[in-house]
Amino acid sequence: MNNPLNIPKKQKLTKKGQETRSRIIVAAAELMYEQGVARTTIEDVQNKAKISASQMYHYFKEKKELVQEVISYQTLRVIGTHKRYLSNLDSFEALYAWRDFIVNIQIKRNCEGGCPLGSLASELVEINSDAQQEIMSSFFEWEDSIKKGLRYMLNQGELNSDADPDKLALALLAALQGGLLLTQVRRDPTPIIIALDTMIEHIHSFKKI
Amino acid sequence: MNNPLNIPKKQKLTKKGQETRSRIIVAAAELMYEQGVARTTIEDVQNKAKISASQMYHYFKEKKELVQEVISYQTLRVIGTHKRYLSNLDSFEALYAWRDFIVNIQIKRNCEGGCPLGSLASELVEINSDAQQEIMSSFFEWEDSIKKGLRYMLNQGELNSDADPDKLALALLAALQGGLLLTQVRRDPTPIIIALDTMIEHIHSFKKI
DNA sequence: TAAATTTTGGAGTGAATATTCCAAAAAATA
DNA sequence: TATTTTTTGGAATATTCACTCCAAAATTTA
Repeated sequence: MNNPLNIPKKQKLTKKGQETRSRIIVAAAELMYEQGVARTTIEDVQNKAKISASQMYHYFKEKKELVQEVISYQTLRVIGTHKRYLSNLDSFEALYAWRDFIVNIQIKRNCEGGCPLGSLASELVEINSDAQQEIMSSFFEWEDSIKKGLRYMLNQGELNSDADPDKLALALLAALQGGLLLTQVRRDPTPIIIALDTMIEHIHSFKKI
Repeated sequence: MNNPLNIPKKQKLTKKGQETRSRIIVAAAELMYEQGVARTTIEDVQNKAKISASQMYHYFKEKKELVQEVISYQTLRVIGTHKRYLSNLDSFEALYAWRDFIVNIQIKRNCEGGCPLGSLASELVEINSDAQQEIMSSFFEWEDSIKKGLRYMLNQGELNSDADPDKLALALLAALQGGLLLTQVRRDPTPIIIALDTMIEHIHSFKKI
């Protein structure tokens, strides 16, 4: 084949290739969620995804590149599921439904693991600036979807005009993250419940009428 | 020397030994705070503390043991400084002084590093059960000192009897942890400010008179 | 069908890293 | 002072782990 300019051909992935690649990302995401990025070896991922070393490095230049994909994948997963609740916040009942959703996940997994994005954040921010950038975007997106939810409640007349949905959204996300960390450390759902309930109770003080 | 029962003599440390040991812990704590536990090698610690490998393993059986000491050290440091503010919460001004203290630390360090205990927690809970236990105790102690502070405000007549200082303390600690994480990720003090201010504003709703 | 491209197997490599070991220097104790 | 104990230096070891390499199988494209 003729390629005088030596332009790096971006080789297309076949359907089979796509599947293998996805399998690797999913396996890596699970392992890194359970035991952290540093402790997850390439060999671990190989075994879990049932692939060989050559496949690993065929699809990803290096471990760091795989980590980036894991971040994207977890962002999609986490924010995707949350958006189902957040895009429809028309009442305090809906807000509590979101809370229940979060709490129930923790109970189901015996309060292990914490937040898939939060734990990646804490492990990677200081040592991987690409990861920091990506995770920062993820949290902005998350914050944004909470903002939209609260603004919607405001527009629906559920909240009075004293409420600042932007501030409340950021405070709510912080409470969520801190609550999850404490719940993970204590292996007890109480912290995430109290953290969210307290913030929602505060939002209650802006309820109309 | 006579020791027929083969009882492991707990060898006492001389003053010089104590100093070396402390130097190792402080060096390790700084490195692990900056780059995480996994990324901090024994050699890193050796270089920073200006000691040799034999010294390292003379004072600590293994890396894990050093990690435990780092957790204790950071617990002492963090909760110690916070207690100066928390044991004296006699007014909302005092509560805001505590907030300012926290925020100013973040600003000083350019929002890098997050919470010394929170980051250890996130990295270690799932992979080191000794660490999990120790960190859990640390957070209970921290929570407790916030509780005491708020109870004091209640007894001082600053808060009315509707306030539940125990719940508020846990929610406050969660907001603090989540706020610090988001501030660290975003390199921006806004999240920790909003998180704490929102919680304090909520506590304000229990203000007497 | 023939040629090119993609996917896969699996052994091999080199660097990083925790830990061990021997012996000497320094300090404490008798 | 003599002896025991503690502290230190630094080389050696052994293992883990990210990453490479060669070639074959499978698949796509011409």
